[in-house]
Amino acid sequence: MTLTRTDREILKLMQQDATITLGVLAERVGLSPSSAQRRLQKLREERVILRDVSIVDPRKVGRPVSMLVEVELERDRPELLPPFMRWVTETPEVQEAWGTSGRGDYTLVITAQSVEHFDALADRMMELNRNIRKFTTSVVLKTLKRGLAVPVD
Amino acid sequence: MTLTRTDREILKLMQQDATITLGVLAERVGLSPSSAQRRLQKLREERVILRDVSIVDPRKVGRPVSMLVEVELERDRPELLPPFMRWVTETPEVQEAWGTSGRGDYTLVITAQSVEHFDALADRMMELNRNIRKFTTSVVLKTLKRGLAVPVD
DNA sequence: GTTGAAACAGAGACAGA
DNA sequence: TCTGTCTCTGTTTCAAC
Repeated sequence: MTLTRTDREILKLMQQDATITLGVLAERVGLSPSSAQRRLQKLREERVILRDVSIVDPRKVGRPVSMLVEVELERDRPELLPPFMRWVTETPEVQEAWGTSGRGDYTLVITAQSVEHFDALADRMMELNRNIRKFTTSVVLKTLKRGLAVPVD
Repeated sequence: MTLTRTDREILKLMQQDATITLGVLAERVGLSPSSAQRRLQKLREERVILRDVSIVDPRKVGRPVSMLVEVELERDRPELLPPFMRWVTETPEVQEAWGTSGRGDYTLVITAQSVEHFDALADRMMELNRNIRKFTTSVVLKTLKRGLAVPVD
């Protein structure tokens, strides 16, 4: 799908605030409301917009602790990789996970109620995934920025 | 603000799909539509829900490259810390940033059009922030999971 | 918690550039 | 094909009860 300048403006606005009305959105990008709506629909159909979600403040729901975890897996046990990926996907405390080059094989962002809860989660992780050679955790002291917004220029 | 079981159910659903109608939301949590609406409004007023956003697929807008960057700052130049934080906040390619204990002082998630674009961004980062002692970058090979959803149980 | 009125969203049909 | 207008139904929003 080829994105027009207008599509990109729509994406920019919707990444800032998805509760914006079609009328306001249309006005800001110089379209009629129905055209803006059709563009939006197309962007969703084509999976440029994957979904719309509410962003919840972790501190307000009892999860003030974040951890960054670098996991190093045993490379000679490839049959244990899919279970590890499934564990990552299915564990809601794992907010984000990337497989990377460099030191650690995988980096996880984890949200927890406390360091004790995190510790229990890390224990479960080690038990359920016997291919974890080691992992290093960094405690998040300050969250400077959090978001999934992508520049669209 | 004290969260009821119903509030938590609302948060769970809204984190999955914020385009859900009030009628459906109300039905799922066992409320009338107008009550569900007032709950939602309260959750937004109290900043439990920070905002609602569209999630855009980076690959569909020409940003297939992600990097994790660990930055180590000179500790004896505290006057350069606020400018660094401002740079992080104002640079849209930096999607997320945490100040951490452990090896690196700061960890950044960066989205880029290509490794060359990332390289140029890293150069600008070094030029604009003379307190960066060193940084290590990990190329993201696989994105297993991406999201900001918080478990609310 | 319910009702009701006005604004808004979503989807379809239609005509014009 | 993309845009704007029109139209209809269902939804949201907010005030009043």
